[in-house]
Amino acid sequence: MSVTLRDIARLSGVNISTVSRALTGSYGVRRQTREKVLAVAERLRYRPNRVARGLATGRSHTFGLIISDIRNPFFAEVARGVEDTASAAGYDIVLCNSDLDPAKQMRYVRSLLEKRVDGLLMNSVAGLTRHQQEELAGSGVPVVLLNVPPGARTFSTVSADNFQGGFRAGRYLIELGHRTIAHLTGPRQHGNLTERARGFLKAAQSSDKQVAPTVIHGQHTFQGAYEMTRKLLARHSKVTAIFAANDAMAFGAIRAIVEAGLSIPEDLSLIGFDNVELSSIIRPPLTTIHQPKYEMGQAAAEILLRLAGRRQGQVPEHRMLGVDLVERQSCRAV
Amino acid sequence: MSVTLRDIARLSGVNISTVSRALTGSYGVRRQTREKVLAVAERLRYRPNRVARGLATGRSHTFGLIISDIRNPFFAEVARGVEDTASAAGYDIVLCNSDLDPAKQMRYVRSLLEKRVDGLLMNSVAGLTRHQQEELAGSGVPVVLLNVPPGARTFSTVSADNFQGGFRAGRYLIELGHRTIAHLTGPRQHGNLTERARGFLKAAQSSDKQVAPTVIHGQHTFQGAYEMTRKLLARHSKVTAIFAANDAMAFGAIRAIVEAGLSIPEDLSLIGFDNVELSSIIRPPLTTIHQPKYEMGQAAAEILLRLAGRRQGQVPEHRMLGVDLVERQSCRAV
DNA sequence: CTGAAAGCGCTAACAG
DNA sequence: CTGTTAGCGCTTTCAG
Repeated sequence: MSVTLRDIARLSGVNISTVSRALTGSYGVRRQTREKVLAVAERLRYRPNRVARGLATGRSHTFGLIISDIRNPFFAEVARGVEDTASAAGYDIVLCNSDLDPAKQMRYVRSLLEKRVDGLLMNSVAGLTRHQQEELAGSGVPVVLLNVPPGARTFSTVSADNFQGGFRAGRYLIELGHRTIAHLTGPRQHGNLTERARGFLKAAQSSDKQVAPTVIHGQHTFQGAYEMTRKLLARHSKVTAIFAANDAMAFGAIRAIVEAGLSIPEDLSLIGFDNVELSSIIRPPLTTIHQPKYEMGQAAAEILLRLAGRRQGQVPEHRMLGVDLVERQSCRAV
Repeated sequence: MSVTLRDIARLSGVNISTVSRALTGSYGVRRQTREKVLAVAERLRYRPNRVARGLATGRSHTFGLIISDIRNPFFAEVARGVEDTASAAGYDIVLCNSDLDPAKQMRYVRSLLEKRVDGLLMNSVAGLTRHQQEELAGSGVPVVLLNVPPGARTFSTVSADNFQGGFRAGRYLIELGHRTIAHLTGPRQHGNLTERARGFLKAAQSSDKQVAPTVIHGQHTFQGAYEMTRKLLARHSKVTAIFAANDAMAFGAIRAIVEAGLSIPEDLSLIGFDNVELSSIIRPPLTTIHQPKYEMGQAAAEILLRLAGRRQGQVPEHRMLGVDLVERQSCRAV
């Protein structure tokens, strides 16, 4: 079928192992010999078989990326960061969408391990049983978890500083003069979001002003926030500002606010979290906490690249990236 | 390192090839033997090495997906369609972002071929030289092209019916009573968009009304359409409706229209193309031509799956998917 | 500097 | 039904 080292060896009159050395650039081949080999390889349009190489060396130069859904712009951005840096180092990434379903996650994990990937990147293992987590940990391949606060786990982690983000959002609103502030968030005990809420509350309580924060739990989606906001407005609360736990929720809030005949920021200030592309396009442009999504992908890939080198002794690495408040036009001073 | 067939063979007292047969389920193993083997495999937590299997069988059960950028929601949707159907058939997909740069595209192609992928999915080869295209074609792996109109090429293709979409958009506006209609599109000679423009023009000329279509070329982006629309409004044209070649452009048009103090659809009707998620969220909800993005990904994967089976004789397959007009609130009768 | 040889882990005839 | 025997294409000692 295709051209192999053997073919080159035969045609250039040297041994196959010499060809291998000449081609992979490892020292120990006479310049003259190397050039002859290279010429023959070129002429035959030789293409190394990386599967065979992988079997011989034990490394596939591939990472697995298991996220909930690539259609989520957050993950698309992260994925791009991962792919760019992995690719620059000669690594490929195989994409898996788990929908956060533990069964699917494990299927992908096993399948990837069978393909002998050199590293795994996942966005959550919260749904896995203790047993499954151990299986993962025991696999021997480095794993980096996304959106998981640094911990003494056996896995590496990459996350944004969610606490700090929540804190900054809260402090910003308070400095603007708001005192009655609602925070729209997801269910209790949702790692990331819980951190944001904690940060927000911390800002409220550490302020020297009298601020009254309320945390409203619900679905952390456009629809969920839409409903929470409707209810909030219906009960004529004294809230003057809303902090949405993510941009999608902020958009849901905008919808409800506009439908109620109110306007932003005149009647109500609003701040989001994530800084998705849409937040700058929407009217009014949304003030929000920027999460360095692409950079998180990069960071994760870098960790994997570093860990994929060593054979054993995986010292997990934790990286927490800073967030920025990007000020647009959805908040005003009162 | 890890458990191999050999280990199982030794511990269960049979030959390695019997183990292989028992495990891969091919007939020809006594029930009793199979069960014993399976038990040992289970006990040892055996995990097949798919790299080794790939080397032996010549198939990697992997497809390469080379798109311009996964952050583009269109491709994210397509990618999800590809991944879901490939995954269901036991295939993985490796994700590559080319930014439509021919050099990058070729690097990915070569790298994927070296990994012996069983199929390639690309969104454009327009930028490749004739020579490069031949290299691709000569590689022997099935290739399916996305967003490329069916042709007598050596590659399979999957696309939406762009001509029909343009036609439907035009006809819809005409039936609503519009006579002076502008079509905002990209540069001349842009495969997809050109088809949409052709369909639009066809609708105008095949109508029994007197309609005056104008096609405006520019950048096919939010910004590009924003500028085109500003100019259009500035010259006080008699245009009562705009057909934007894609939704992003429609959003750009909305921005310009709103800034000019006009409203949609009262002063101007607007129709887009793609039906991205945002088009239903934006105010007013955008009437647009729906492109079956997920299904295009599915279709592409199905073709690859079919072709990946055969060793030779790749009969390229072409699939053009229908589009739908989704009527929302950005157009009105005049 | 180069050749010989032994695998990497699995599949696939081909005999029994 | 099961064992034997070759590989798949490449890397990697170990000699020379």
